[in-house]
Amino acid sequence: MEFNLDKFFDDYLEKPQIFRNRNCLSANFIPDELPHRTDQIRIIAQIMACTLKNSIPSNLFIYGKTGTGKTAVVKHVSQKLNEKCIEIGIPNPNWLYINCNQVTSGYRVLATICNYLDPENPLPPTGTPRDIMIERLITLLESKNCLCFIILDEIDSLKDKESKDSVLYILTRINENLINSKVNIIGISNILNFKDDLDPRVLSSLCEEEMVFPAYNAIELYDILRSRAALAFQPNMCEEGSLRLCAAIAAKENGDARRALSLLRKCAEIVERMGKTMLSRTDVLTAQYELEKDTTEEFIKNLPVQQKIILLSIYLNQKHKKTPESNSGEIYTTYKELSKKVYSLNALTAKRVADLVKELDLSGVISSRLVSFGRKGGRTRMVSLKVRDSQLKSSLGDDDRCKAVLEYVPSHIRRTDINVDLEGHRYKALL
DNA sequence: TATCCACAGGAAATCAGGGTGT
DNA sequence: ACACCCTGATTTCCTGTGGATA
Repeated sequence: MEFNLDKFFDDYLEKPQIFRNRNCLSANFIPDELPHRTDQIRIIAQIMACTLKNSIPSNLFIYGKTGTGKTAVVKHVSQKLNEKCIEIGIPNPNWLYINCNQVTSGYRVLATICNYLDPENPLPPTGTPRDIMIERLITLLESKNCLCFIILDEIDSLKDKESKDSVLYILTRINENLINSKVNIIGISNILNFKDDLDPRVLSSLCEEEMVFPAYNAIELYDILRSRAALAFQPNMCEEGSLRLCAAIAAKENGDARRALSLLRKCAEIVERMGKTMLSRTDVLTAQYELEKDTTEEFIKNLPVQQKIILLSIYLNQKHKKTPESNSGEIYTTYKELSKKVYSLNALTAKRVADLVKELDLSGVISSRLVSFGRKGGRTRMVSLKVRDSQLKSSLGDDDRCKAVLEYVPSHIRRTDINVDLEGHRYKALL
């Protein structure tokens, strides 16, 4: 039977509604209430409050793992502060939010600030000498005649040490060149020991105030989910225990509220698709499975070609050696063969491949451990796959070139097979 | 106990590719 | 056309290392 789009939409409208406001479960939604963050809100408010009396607050540095509410709290306080400024009739400060995960170099951070202050004349994406840009930045800030808060989120993602040091040094010292305007830095880092590799000169001025956001526990996550569910869903849509299960799963995985919320959203989407009216514990488990599957498959599919070849090498080694682990040397040998013979690409160096293997490890597709076999085998990294064979095959199979070599036997493994065979043969002959 | 394997992993250099200004 | 600037990926060079073995 043919698919009837009209009927599909009619049915869709007939179906019981789950969502009242789907948006409330998205990662960048900032709710009015932030459960279990009252202390953090109070402390930040205390630091910022002097803005209301025209003084400049201290620079602030915030640490905490992903999904602990750092960004939400800062944005929440800044909104309220702006409202208050308008209420009492003083010029409200400029808030400039930069996510260093997207703006990854020191140059780009400075350029983004300039472009924010003067969107009419954007700076070129590259090419401007640093001193000219700093001069421009100072002139622009001075002409604005205001207090400017610069929030550097995920500051640990700035590319290299030089970027971190230079951009932070410039920004923390820029006030010395300003008369009418002032700049205030709020740094947000996912890594707790981010400070460790900063230049001491930057450190003293940047970290005037510091605070740490602890991870949420299961009970706190439950409260967060409950308050968001109340906003996002129609009343009485969640079976008792389903939210608790969501919270428990997310608590186990680092207490990440973002993760808990996306789990809940996925769950609701599944229930909606099935035309049900209740979120059950089973749906949560299905959602968790699908979420995990979706993200790894999507991740593998979007891998650059060199990383795909490396992953493929690990898979082929594991498959044909019939051992779950292979070492760096074996992986590199297979990799070289695949990239030359099969892909006709220039092979990367062993160092680069080792770095890419570590990246794959960080992303969770493979797991690896350092081992030493002493004088016989030296020190090496043992690598094994963390995704199921079938999943890997279906994700890599999307790429035609990968698909073609899924059954390929690397020649160094083939050779040892022959050797074993010959040995066995000779042994038989001797008998 | 010194040696040595097979790398690990950091730092600096290099290169290609994008840009500007003259 | 040319000098110069910035980025990001990669290479080159180097020192470091855990532990079985001579």
